This record gives sequence, structure tokens and C-alpha cells, in this order.
Amino acid sequence: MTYNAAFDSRPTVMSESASTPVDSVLALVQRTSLTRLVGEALEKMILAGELPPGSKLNEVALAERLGVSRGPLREAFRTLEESGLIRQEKNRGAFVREIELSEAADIYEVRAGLDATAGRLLAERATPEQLAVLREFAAGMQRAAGVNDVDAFHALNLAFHDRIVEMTGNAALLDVYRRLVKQLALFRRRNLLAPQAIPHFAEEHSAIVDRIAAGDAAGAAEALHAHARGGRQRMLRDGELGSLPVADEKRA
Amino acid sequence: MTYNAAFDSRPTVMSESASTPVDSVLALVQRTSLTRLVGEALEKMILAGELPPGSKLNEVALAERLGVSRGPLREAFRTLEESGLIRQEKNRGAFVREIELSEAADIYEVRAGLDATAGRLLAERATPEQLAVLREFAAGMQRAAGVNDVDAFHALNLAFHDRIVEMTGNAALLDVYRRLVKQLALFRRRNLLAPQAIPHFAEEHSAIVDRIAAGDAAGAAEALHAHARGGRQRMLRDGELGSLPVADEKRA
DNA sequence: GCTTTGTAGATTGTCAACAATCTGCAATAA
DNA sequence: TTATTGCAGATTGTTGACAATCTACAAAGC
Repeated sequence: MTYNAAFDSRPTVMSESASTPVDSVLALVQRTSLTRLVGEALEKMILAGELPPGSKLNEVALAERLGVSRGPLREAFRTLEESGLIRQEKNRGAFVREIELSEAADIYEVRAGLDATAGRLLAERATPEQLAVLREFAAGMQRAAGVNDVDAFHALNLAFHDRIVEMTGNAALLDVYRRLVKQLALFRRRNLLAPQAIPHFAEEHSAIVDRIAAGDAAGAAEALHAHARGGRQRMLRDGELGSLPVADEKRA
Repeated sequence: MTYNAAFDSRPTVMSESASTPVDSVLALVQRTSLTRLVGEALEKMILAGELPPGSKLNEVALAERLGVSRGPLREAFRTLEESGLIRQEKNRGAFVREIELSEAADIYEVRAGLDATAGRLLAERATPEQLAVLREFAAGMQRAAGVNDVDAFHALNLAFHDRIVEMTGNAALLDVYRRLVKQLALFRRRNLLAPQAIPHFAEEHSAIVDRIAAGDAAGAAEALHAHARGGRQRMLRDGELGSLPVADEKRA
């Protein structure tokens, strides 16, 4: 999925190239098909909210906009469908998937289990370097909480949990985790963090890192599980409020 | 994914049809595209071992064999790629994915976490009918263990765990779970159960049902987690043996 | 007025053809 | 002999065209 292996190819025989970016570009072109490019572009548009949930994805219009024909676009649709970002109906077309509150709650439940698994695994194998990175994240979030920087906290929060999963080295776990996070990103009905809850989360993050650092597999798993379920509860509460005609729009 | 909603459409206005299968077929044709059909056919072939891991999937040959053109076939390829059953290389083609032992171990680790989540959820909400079904499964596996019917036990085992996940009613959990099980099915290097271990597993299954029936969420989660990790350990042990030049082919 | 029917335009499903790339083998040269 | 080069066939990537289906609106019938 990631292309950080772009520089893996050593110059080998054809040592004529003093320009390093060449083979990087080459390696990219080599692996990347139009379908993949289109799929990534669409995913970005969807996750950025440019194509909001429920949107109809017109084939000819999108193909023209992206400068490709309908073939690669339709293949990309299949990829996005299987990854849960769009939904296709025969003879009706493709639509950006809409995640109901109950579905989001279900996904969050699974995510909690994955977080717990990641914590368990990482507590057993974390390196000092990895722990340093996590501590830096935790400190950054404490700082963001201190100055009430919601956006910074949110970004760090996402990255923190992603890195924990990534650091386990378990590709299957990372794959599933990211899939679910993307689907959850589709559900953003006031998904922003309540500012007053941020310091509490920052504390939990630090505690999580402590458990991992202590090699406490069960404790790390439990801490992450409770942390995720707390997030789920908050989402459910906000969701119920949001479905009522409550006029509280000034939060943004 | 499943089509058990085929009879959901009531006769409505056009009550001319005394033949019930008509609208069932109609509903199927309505929802099913060539791409979906091809995808299901390919998945079946792969999981049945008809297309073994590493196989090259030739587009024109497969298209001709299935009686479709390359377009729908290529779309189905994208679906299967995203579900982790095949791998595609640009300008080289599609291949049935090969799961290494280490990968299978990683997948099993995730599966253990999902099993635990399912057990936790089901223990909180299982109905008497569901518990009866699970008890029947457990009893059936005890019987199969008694007469050493490995095949029957294996089939029941798969169904048992699938049903537990399904019974939670969490669609996201079921989706992820089945995806991983399919990928694991790709890894069948003597993946058959050792006959002497079967009674032990049958006992564990009964214990799992007991925990669920007791509403012991933590206990059910822990039992299922340990159960899955036990399976993982056995697979690792067998895998290491299998990679050595041990001549023990008469087990089948 | 309301429902039904019919038609035109738009949209998706499928296909076949063309272009680009790869693979394997033979011919050539060191 | 061995390595390299250059083809020819096979295979995949992409495109545009045609067929099937759906949607929206208008006309006709009750």
C-alpha cells in the first residue's frame, strides 16, 4: 500500500545516472497503474469530504475530470467498494457510502478489539526507539491539550494510534485497522473532539505508553480497549444529541 | 454479500405469478452483475484449491472459460485483490496470493482478537435460541471427536466460530472476520487438525459456550482468545515441521 | 385531480479493438 | 561456451462504441 520502498533499487549495472530521483520516479511509474492512481485520488476526495457520503459518482463525469476512460475508473470503483468507502447498485451507479450511527458504533467496537491486540503485541516487543517516538507523541498531545489546540490534538491522536498498530509489525492488523479508520472517517457528524475531554484523553495516552513500556501486555491491551470504548461512548452520546433538533452549532 | 433477502419482495401488484421462484430469480438477476458472478466463481475456485496459491490468472483464458469478456473479469480481479485473495503486478498479471507462515501467524493473531471481541459481545446479548444453536454445534463436535471424524469436526469448527461472530449482529466484525478466514484458507500447508488434538478442542468449545451462556463477557473473550492462540501455536509448530524435509505425507 | 403509460435522454453494463509492455528464444559477438 | 541483443508472440493496459437499463417528464385515460 505504501511506496516507501521507492529507493530500494540500487543502481545495479546502468550506473550512468547521477540523478537519484530518476529511478524513484521510474519505480513509481512501474508499479502504478491508472486504476491505482484513480483509486487513490478518489479515496482522497472522499476522505477529504469533497465527495460527501451519499454522493452519486457519475462515471463519465468523473472519468473526464480525472482524464481517464471509464475502464480504469470502474476498476477503481470495485477497489473502493471492497474497502467499504463506496456502495454500488446495479444499473444505478456508485455512491459514497453513508455510515449510520449504529454502524459506526459497530466499527468502533471492532476497532477497540484491534487496538487491544496491538497493545498486547507491542508491549511484548517494543524497542526503545519506538517507545521514544510514542512518548514524543504523548508529550505533543499533552502540549496541544494545554493550549487547547483541538486540530493539532486530533491529528496527533490519529497518528499516535496508527503508529502503535504499525509498530507491531503485523501487516494484517495494520491493514484491517486502517480500513476501519477510513470507514469511520466517513462518519463525521460532529465527530470533533469536545475540548473539555481532551486533557483526559491526553492522560490516557500517557498511561497507555507507560503500560507498553512496562511490557505489561494485558495492561496495555486493557488500557487501549477502554480508551477506544470511551471514544465510542462519546460518539454515541454526541450522535444521539445530534439526531435531536438541538441548536448547538457554534461548537466549530 | 449473502442473498438470503431474495424473498423479501412481496407480490405487490402483479399478482399473476403463482410461481414463487420467479421473483427469487428476478431479485438475483437484479442485483447480480457479471462482475459479481465472476468474482464469486473465482473466489470459489481459489478457496477450493482449484486455483492454487501462486497460480497465474490469465485474462483471456479465464474470460473465455467463464464466458465473459475481459472487462468484468478485470473488475472482479480488483475486488479479489482488495479482499486479499489475489495479487496483481502491473503488466505482469494476477496471481493467487501465497500466504507465508509468518503472515498466517499474523493473521491468526488478529483473528484471535476478533474472536475475543465476538465472545465479549455475544456474552452480553446472546438469546436462548442462539445458545441452543451453539450448544448443538458443541455437541456435534463432541460426537465427531468421539468417532474421530476429522472432516466433520473441521467443518463444524469453521461453522461454529463463524456463527459466533455472526450472532453478535455486528456487520463490520463479521466482514473483517470472514475476510481473514478466507485468507487463512489460502494457507493450507497441512492445515488439517491433528486427530489427537480434536477432543481437547471439543472441550474448549463447550467451555466457550458455557461462558457465553453465563453472560461472562470477559471470560468468554479470554476463552476464545486462548483458543485461537492455541490454534496459532499448533499451526506454527506444524509449519516449522513442514518446512523441514520431513516425510510424513501419509496423514491424508 | 390522480394514476398510468409511453417516450426521450441519460447512465451503466459489456464488448471488441488497438497500444504498450513483457517473455522466451534465436542469432550474434566476445 | 557464454553473454548480449534483437526480434516475434503473448499478455496486459486503455480506449471508444454499442446494448441494456433506468429516470424524468409529458400525455392519455380513469
